[in-house]
Amino acid sequence: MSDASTESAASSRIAQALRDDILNGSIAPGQRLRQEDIAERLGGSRLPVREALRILAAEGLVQIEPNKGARVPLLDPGEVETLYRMRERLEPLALSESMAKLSSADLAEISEIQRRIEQGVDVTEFLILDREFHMATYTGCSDEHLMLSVVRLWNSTQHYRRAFMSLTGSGRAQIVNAEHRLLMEALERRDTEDAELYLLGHIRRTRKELVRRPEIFSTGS
Amino acid sequence: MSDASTESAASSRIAQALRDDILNGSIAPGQRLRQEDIAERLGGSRLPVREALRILAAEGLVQIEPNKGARVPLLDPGEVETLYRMRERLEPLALSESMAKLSSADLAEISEIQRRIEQGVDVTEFLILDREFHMATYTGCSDEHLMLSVVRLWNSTQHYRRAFMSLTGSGRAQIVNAEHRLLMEALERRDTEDAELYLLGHIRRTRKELVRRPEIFSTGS
DNA sequence: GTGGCATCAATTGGATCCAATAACAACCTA
DNA sequence: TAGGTTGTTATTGGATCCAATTGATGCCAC
Repeated sequence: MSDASTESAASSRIAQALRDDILNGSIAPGQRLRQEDIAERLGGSRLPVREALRILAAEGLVQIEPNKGARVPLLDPGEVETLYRMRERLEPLALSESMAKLSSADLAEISEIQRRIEQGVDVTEFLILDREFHMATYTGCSDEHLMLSVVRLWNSTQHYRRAFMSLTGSGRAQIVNAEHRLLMEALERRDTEDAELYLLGHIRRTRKELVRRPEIFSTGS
Repeated sequence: MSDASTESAASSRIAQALRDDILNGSIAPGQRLRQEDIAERLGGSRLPVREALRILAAEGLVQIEPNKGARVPLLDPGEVETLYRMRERLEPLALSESMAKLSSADLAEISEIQRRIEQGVDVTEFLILDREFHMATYTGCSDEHLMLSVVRLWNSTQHYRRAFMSLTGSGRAQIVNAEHRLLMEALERRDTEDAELYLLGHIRRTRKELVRRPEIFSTGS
């Protein structure tokens, strides 16, 4: 996302700012986005704001209704399962496309991120580092379409991840760390088959935990 | 795509018109899209045109470079393989989500489309009917994210399909028809596993035929 | 007291105007 | 004559203004 070269300065800048606000929870699901407020807050007129909202709508981060404005979509119990099933199918593909090109420096970077995850256990920071960890494993994947889809899926599921983590705290940290370590070890062995399998299991287990906790969907963000 | 309720009238109307023109080849890959021309041709000012171009850019149908305008992306030998690998993973998922909800009326509709494919063999019409056939098998899939991704993949690969068909004519029609019939038969048996497998094979064979014919990428559209 | 209707404020959608950027061409200089 | 530079034109990006639609509030009739 945010391929800066494909967007004009103002639109992409505003879109990125809104994207950050939505993903880190500053703008909660269900909240209305008034064009003039955004224009005033981020600078510029309403026009680039409108274009930014269209960009975000295409990414699934906001919904636009004609003459009614844009709002952050509410959590939907039905959609989360399919979103995770899509992740289960696409992310192993991205990983396999990436693996051949992963340098040892990339592997070191991944390892460093995981080390930090195992040290600091703050929920907000975990969400950031976990995303960085997985994205780092995909750095070798040069296909724009595929990576765009993967990022879109992460964006669309970000609210669920945060709601889940807020509920469980870091209680499940041990399992996640074990899965990450297995994945890293397969990457270092350059074993594509194993790596895909561990990743699939990682996402699938998360999906099953999510659907077992319907209380997530009542907790605002 | 084109969830009309989520876009304002003018933007969505113009986006749909441009989308049709791009998908049916009226606007060829590499061609520049001047905002004022479009505004004049389709009615309206440049503003809704700009929003329409952003919508299409998010769908991957056009590329926007700041201060340089929008153009239809050129065919890229490297991207087609990954796009088809994505289709191989996502479309069987869409099919499995769809199957439980397919009515016998839906199955009759699918059968009717296939009957027409086996009669009329015009290349342009084949491209339309083939798309209708597969989309008809996904009508039971109610997940918006998943269907949006599937449609995006079909849009992004449309140029390759047309270039391939233009080269081979209807020479491969027998194979496609056989695969479609196997798929339909599995649908009627309500055998999700078999249906997914046939669909996977169908897409995978097409991918392999495409990558074996690099001459596709030199033939404009 | 309640339901329906009308009017009014708030917000978005669209058009026109102006500024900035980039492609292009002609000219000047070495 | 070739290369760089400068000026001109075409096209996109952004701001302001006006129109259209929505939703809310208050009023009136029943």
